[in-house]
Amino acid sequence: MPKQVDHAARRAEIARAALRLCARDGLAGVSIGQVAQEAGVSKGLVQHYFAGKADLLRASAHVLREEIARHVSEAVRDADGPRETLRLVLLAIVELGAHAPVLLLAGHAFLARTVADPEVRDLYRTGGDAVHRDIAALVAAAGPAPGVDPGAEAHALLGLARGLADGVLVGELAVEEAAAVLDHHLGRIHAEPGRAPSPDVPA
Amino acid sequence: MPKQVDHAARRAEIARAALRLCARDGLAGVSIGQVAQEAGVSKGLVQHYFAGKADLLRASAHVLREEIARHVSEAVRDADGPRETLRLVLLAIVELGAHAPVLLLAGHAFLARTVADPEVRDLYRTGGDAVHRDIAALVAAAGPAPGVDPGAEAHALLGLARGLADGVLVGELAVEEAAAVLDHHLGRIHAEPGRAPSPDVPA
DNA sequence: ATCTAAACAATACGATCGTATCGCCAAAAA
DNA sequence: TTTTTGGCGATACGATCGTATTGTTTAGAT
Repeated sequence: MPKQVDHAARRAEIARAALRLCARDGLAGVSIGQVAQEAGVSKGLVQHYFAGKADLLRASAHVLREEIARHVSEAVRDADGPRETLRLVLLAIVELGAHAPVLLLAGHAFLARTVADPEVRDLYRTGGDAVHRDIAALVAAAGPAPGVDPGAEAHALLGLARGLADGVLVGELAVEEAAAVLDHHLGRIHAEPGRAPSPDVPA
Repeated sequence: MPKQVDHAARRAEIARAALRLCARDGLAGVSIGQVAQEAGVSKGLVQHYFAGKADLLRASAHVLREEIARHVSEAVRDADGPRETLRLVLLAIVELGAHAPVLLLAGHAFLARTVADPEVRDLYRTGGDAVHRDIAALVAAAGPAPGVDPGAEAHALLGLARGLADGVLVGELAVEEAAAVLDHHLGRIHAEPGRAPSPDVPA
């Protein structure tokens, strides 16, 4: 066999270049030639690693998903309780607007394809629903105040985080202000401000 | 003088076709030929009404702004008090995800250009800040509960509405669920649930 | 009725698009 | 050392891109 290269790593590298482009100009802005130039490789090489533009976009969508998941995972690595975990997850989403706008914008680009492409929609819905379940579980585990429905509250928190991320991205507010808004909201849904009441329901 | 046509109306009509395309494929997906086909006119006509692609996109951005403003204005037309006005404004934003996904997605597409294009950024920031001020004023006029900062709460409400709109668009939740989440949150920031306390500060 | 200028269609141009195909090179198997 | 084969670059193709330049129609002023 001839020389061997880490196939998956090269694909991911090229896909990341594609994400950078689609964050700028949308999915239609991802052209093979531009991706090759952005990744610093030849046009033929992109063809060698991807069967076509559709394959490139599909791979890019999965890489995007992994990058965001990694970003969030790293943020909650040192969290000890459900309350802090919940806070760090939401904060990580908000911080995408400041520290990783490419991921946020590329996500928006793929969101557009959601309305027509069932595959992208499934990817989006599956990921979104999983995040929603996790957040709802964290809300329940964090000891919610009476009258708080974890499912509905998870929708509110997730929506709030996503909306704040956009606000941070355009510079409407700073990350610190967004964090304060987030903390203020979290403070309202938790039982007592300083204590973790509900001993059951793990994160 | 030869035959006269409503220049602005034709431009707006073509721009709306462009918005439909850029909601699907992003700003790079807006080509003169495709716009002509989408609008049902000849390619030369698009050239006649727009100096170039940049002019088309600029006009489309302004039309988008007007469309959203019109959507919101119609929603609050029959509102009587600041509380109902505030609720209808936020609900109108959320409903974009269900009733006018094109406006929402096209907005996301232009949001991407915000990071590089100062003109688009100014347009976005100006509009966003105006909405924020209006919402903050509505919060203040609606009689906020003690400890509620209208400015911060406006950021929270606007972020929540935008995030929920995305959630509704992808089908994570229905408009009714989003409306319930919104009402639940509004109920928390208002003083007494049924009364409009603060008599000053107009909307 | 004629003229004029705007509305509109059609074509042409080079550049870039996506895809297919070819050829070279290097490294591992023989 | 020879052979093999995947990594990789280069080129070619028709289609479409944005733009420029034409030409044709038509309504209103003269």
